[in-house]
Amino acid sequence: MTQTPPRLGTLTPVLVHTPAYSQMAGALTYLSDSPLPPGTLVRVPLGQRELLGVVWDTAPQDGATSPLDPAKLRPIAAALDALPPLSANWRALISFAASYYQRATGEVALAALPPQLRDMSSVQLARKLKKLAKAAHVPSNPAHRQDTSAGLAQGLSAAQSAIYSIVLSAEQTGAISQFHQNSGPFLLFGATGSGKTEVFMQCTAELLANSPNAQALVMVPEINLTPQLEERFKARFCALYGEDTVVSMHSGMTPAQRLNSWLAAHSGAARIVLGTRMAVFASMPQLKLIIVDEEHDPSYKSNEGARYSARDLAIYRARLEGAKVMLGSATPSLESWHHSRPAAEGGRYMRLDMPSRVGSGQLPLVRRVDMNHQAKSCVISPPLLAAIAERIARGEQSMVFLNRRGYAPVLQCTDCDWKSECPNCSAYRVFHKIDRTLRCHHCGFSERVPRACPACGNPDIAPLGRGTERLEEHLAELLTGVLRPDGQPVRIVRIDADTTRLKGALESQLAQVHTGEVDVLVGTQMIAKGHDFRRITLVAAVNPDNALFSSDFRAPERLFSLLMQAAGRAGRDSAVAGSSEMWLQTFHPTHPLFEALKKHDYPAFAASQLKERQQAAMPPFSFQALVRAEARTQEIAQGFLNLASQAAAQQSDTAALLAHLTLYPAVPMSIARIANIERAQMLVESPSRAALQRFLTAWQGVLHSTRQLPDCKGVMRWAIDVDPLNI
DNA sequence: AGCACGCCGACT
DNA sequence: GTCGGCGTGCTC
Repeated sequence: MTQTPPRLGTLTPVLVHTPAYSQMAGALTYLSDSPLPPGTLVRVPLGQRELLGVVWDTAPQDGATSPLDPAKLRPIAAALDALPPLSANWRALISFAASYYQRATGEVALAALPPQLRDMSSVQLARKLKKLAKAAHVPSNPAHRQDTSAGLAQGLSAAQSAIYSIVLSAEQTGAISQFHQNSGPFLLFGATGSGKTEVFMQCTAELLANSPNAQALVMVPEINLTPQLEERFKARFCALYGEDTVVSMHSGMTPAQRLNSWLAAHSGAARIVLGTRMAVFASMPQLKLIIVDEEHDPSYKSNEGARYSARDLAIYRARLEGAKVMLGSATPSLESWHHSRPAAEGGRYMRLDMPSRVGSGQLPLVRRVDMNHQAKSCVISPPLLAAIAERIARGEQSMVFLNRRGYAPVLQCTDCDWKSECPNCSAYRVFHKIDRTLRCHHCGFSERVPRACPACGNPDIAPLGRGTERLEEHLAELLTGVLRPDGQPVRIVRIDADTTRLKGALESQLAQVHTGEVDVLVGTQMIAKGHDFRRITLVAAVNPDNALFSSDFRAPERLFSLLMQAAGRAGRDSAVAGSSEMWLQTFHPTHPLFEALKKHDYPAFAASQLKERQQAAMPPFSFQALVRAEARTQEIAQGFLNLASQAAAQQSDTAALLAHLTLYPAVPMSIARIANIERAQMLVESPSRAALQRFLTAWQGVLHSTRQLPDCKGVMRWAIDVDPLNI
């Protein structure tokens, strides 16, 4: 059949969600009638389907003729041009993240957009935008407000008072003025309770008041921490600047909410974006300030897809955007701490110190109980128990912390060798007494507890070790008869992933603690983070020793941080701070980690850790990447990695870099099998970040071709993790 | 990544 | 006789 001669449209590079290892790692080329600016969202046909794409920057043409047949190019189906294009800075961030973390640019770009956008036509989107514009014009912007609400008519003076009416400590004032006088990046090193959040809000307030369009991005590590932060920021800023000034971005939101937040940020209507690690990719055309709260928290590192560090990307993004960036922590990551050494020694971050708690609050007294001198199977030592009972009698609260949920981590036959191993994983199933199940925390496999030992029939199978469930039960026994000041029996509540599974459960349980209904709070690390308890005067870590001699070189850092944070839950109200205590039950009371903790001396701890890291040439004095492979057997998974390692020596582009790198042999991962899939990993290490980067980029191809080898047929998946946290 | 095509087991 | 398993292969 005859038709009009093919119109030659503009060649337009478009990113779609395709993986790095298909032959389409880069942008695909489409035709468009009129040239579309980079950053425009489009819908493009790919095979049988039509999907969301982003117009990308035209690659610099090298002399090599493109193998693409121009006749086969397909036209762009539609441009979602009701939306302003994504900025050059945003595109640069995506490109950097993709190349640094060894993923396809399209994968990173599309994952950074709200999921709902993927299945919206340009008409639907335009309709949505029109609706939002209409809603925005009616009430929210206070400048146009016709109503008579008190306080809003004052305009800028209200903004000014929001900045200056709050009484700040000298340390807070000092940190803020340093922040204003310098360009950063900043590391706000502030003790728990020193008022870091207030500093963040002051810096944000100043920015919003002085730059009428500027936007700020505030990140927190966990979804759990967003509601209370959102509340504080909304209370401070929404009355001044309107309801949609503050938006949130995290994976707990519905697709529609996420889209709304994203659009508000992209349009500039939202001045403040609060969110978890994903928020680092938010489109914010006027981004001028990035805050990373609790920057040491491992949750900033993604565990799936592109394994990016939102904290590290925040630093990179700030430089791109010409924005200021402030990391905050009471126990910074050793990486950030090292960066904040004096500039004369090569430090790149400016450290802002806030060592004291606000008000007359002091940090809790740290007390160690030497468990070598306690009865053999003692869980709560008598002096700790007495201290808790004393608190109850005084109407104060205690928090007992154990980083292991369930009743007991293992169930064991008293006769034979049987233990409650998971049939699908190389791990034990945890005994949950509450529903009498054995549950695998790795694959989710769950089963009723057998009546008798499945191996020998012995009816006597006993729990080994303890989790929060058992601790709660044990405490209830130990504390029977202890009465509150009102004569009521003691009330204990447990907070962990099991008790907070239902929506709103965490909030209601925390509310119980806040209203004083609860005397003793038992829980996992969930309760150690960020929550602002006012009446807790005793925090106890029942069994912190596990992490002390772990094979993971970051375990001490994590333990110190966790205990320091837990200690920070005690005595947050200065009225009770004087009597607040942190108890540690340990078999190693003189361990340097505990010595440093007793003095609340993070710098000393960090110095000793950094010295060890330097001597062992570990991060931050070296750079690492991990290649992980999954297969039906360890042989296949490890074989693939080892073959790829050998191939690296053969291939000239990779071989040239090997002098600057160490490739270790493949080893099983610490939990070698999950859901019947064997997992192996290989560590790559280099003193030079650039050399590591160049090697990984070149090695990608080698890994792909190795995977095609007949011996590697059984390899199910593999992935590179740059700057891994768990080795 | 999706989604086709394609060639072998348990059901209406 | 069909429905459906997931093994290779392709998509600008």
